[in-house]
Formats: sequence, structure tokens, C-alpha cells
Amino acid sequence: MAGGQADSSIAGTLELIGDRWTFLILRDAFRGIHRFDELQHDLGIARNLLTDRLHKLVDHGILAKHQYCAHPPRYEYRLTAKGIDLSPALVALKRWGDKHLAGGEPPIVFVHDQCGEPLDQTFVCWHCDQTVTPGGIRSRASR
Amino acid sequence: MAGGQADSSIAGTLELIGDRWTFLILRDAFRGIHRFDELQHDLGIARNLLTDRLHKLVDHGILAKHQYCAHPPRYEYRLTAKGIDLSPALVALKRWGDKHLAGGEPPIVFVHDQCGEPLDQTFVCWHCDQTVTPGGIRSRASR
DNA sequence: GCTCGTCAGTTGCGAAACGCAACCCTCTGG
DNA sequence: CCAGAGGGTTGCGTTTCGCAACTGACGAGC
Repeated sequence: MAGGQADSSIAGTLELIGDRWTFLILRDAFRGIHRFDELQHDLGIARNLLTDRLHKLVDHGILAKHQYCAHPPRYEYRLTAKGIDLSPALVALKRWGDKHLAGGEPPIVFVHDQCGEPLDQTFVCWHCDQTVTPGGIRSRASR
Repeated sequence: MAGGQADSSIAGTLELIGDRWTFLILRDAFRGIHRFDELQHDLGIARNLLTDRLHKLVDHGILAKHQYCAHPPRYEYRLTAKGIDLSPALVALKRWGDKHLAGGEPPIVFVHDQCGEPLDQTFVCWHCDQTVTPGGIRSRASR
């Protein structure tokens, strides 16, 4: 993995979700935590920041605010398709932590919903029909 | 992808590398930018912060400081194996940005170093011997 | 019909992190 | 011997964050 220039989709992505809390809010959204107070208690984030981060995520179409109770108005924040597309990133971070941060057994594993066996996250070359390790990756200008 | 409790390898990982700059420093390290001044110019980060982040990354064994010139002493910061293991996370963020942030052609693509064809990042179930989309993932307590 | 509790926020203030510019030191080249 | 590059450190003002208190609309219990 070498070479390249202004590879700024990473920078752009991080501008949206790259602060201390947003990733954790998204992790919780994946874990089924959708309501303001649940998020606040689970994360220990300041309430004003949670308000702010949720609004930002909604503005960018990563979460959708949807009313689950009319009177009194109560809202849930759920992942959109765009939000669900972030799961590979969350998984990659989790796997790195599991491997490199002390702590023995990872508390959670990701499994295939059809067979229940653990999943692996890999790079695959469809041309050679084989999986590729991080060392076998090169970057190239697209055109 | 549902359920689960204190899944904190993500939180732990983000505590190390989850601030505004560290991810970008690592991205640059993957791109072949290894020296203090190169990083400072490329990122526009404040010099004191860069010093601080680099030291933290070295302390955690993600980068290694290695002297490339004895007199005067000059140093480079290079990824360790632990650092290289973060590439799936970087790739996932880049791919998300390429897909969801306006901007047409991604400036860089990742290709297989053996054949030069683009790579895909996927989940695979070795048990069923098939690839799995984000929607086909479930999480489960490990034991 | 008054109090208690829940959910979803907003406001205000002190503390920590950040951004910027200036400075330092060791060399190397002209 | 002066300029410039590389690799930082120091100091100070501004932003952001963390925490706690307050609001406000309900609903449940008595």
C-alpha cells in the first residue's frame, strides 16, 4: 500500500463522523440503541453534545429521526442505508481493538445470520478470485 | 446486525486514534508521508499537536520512530505491523466517502498488487464459503 | 389535582483541547 | 557567516467540551 495524492474521501468522511462521540453513537445505533436517554446513559456523553451530534447525523442523512409516539412527541434515531454502509468501518475498528488491545476474549463476535459461524473481514480480488491480505494492497490513481 | 452489550473494543480503539487528526496522520503514513514537516504541511495541523500525536502513536506501538540520518539526528515515523493492521479501517472509511460524499471519481483506488485489478472489501463466512453483505451480519456474545 | 417519573431537550459556566505564531537548536550549502 | 531545512518547544487566545441545573410536555398513581 503505497503512493497516491489527495485521497480526501477519508478526510471528508472524518469531517462528518470523526469526532470523539459520533462513532460511538453510530456503534450504539448498530447495537439497537436509538433513543436520546438510552444513548446518553450508555455513552455518558453530555446532553447538549448528544443533541448536536444527532442533529448533524440527521442533517447528513446517516440517521433518520422518526417519531414513535405522537402525544407526547418522542423520537428515535435510526440508521439509514447510508448509515448502515458504515458498518465495515465499525467492524474494522472493533477487530483491530480485539486483536491489539489487551482484554482477552472479545465480548461480541460478528456471525453470519444464516449459519451463526463467525465472519471474517477481507479484501478480495474478483479477477484472481482470491482474498488479499493488507500487505498485498497497492493504491493507484483511478484514471 | 443487532443486540449486544459493552462492546468496547471500538471505544478503546477510538480512545487511541479517534481524534480529529490521528486518523489523518495514519492515512498519510499509508500514503508514504513519514516526516514531521511533510506531515505538517500536508495536513495543516498545528506543530505542537503533531508532536503530541506522533508521540502517542509511538507509545502505543502504532508508529515507530526511526532515525534516517545520524548527524544531524532526523527521524521518520513508520507504521508498525500493528499500524498496518489499521488499513481495513482506513479503507472502509475511504470507500464510504467515495460512495456517499459527492465528488465523482475517487482519486485513488486500491488494487491487488499481483494483478492490478481493483479490490473489494467484504465479509466472508468460511463455513458457508460465501461473501456476506452488511445486512447479513448478526452480533453475538462470544461465550 | 398534586406529586412523581420519563423523555427530550436547552442554558450557563468553568476546564480542557486546539490553532497560531514565535522561538530554539543542529546541522548543511554557498 | 548567513540562509534555510528539519524537528521540535513555549505561550497565549479561542473553541469546544463536561457537568449540572433548568424547562416543558406528558402519563401514572393516589
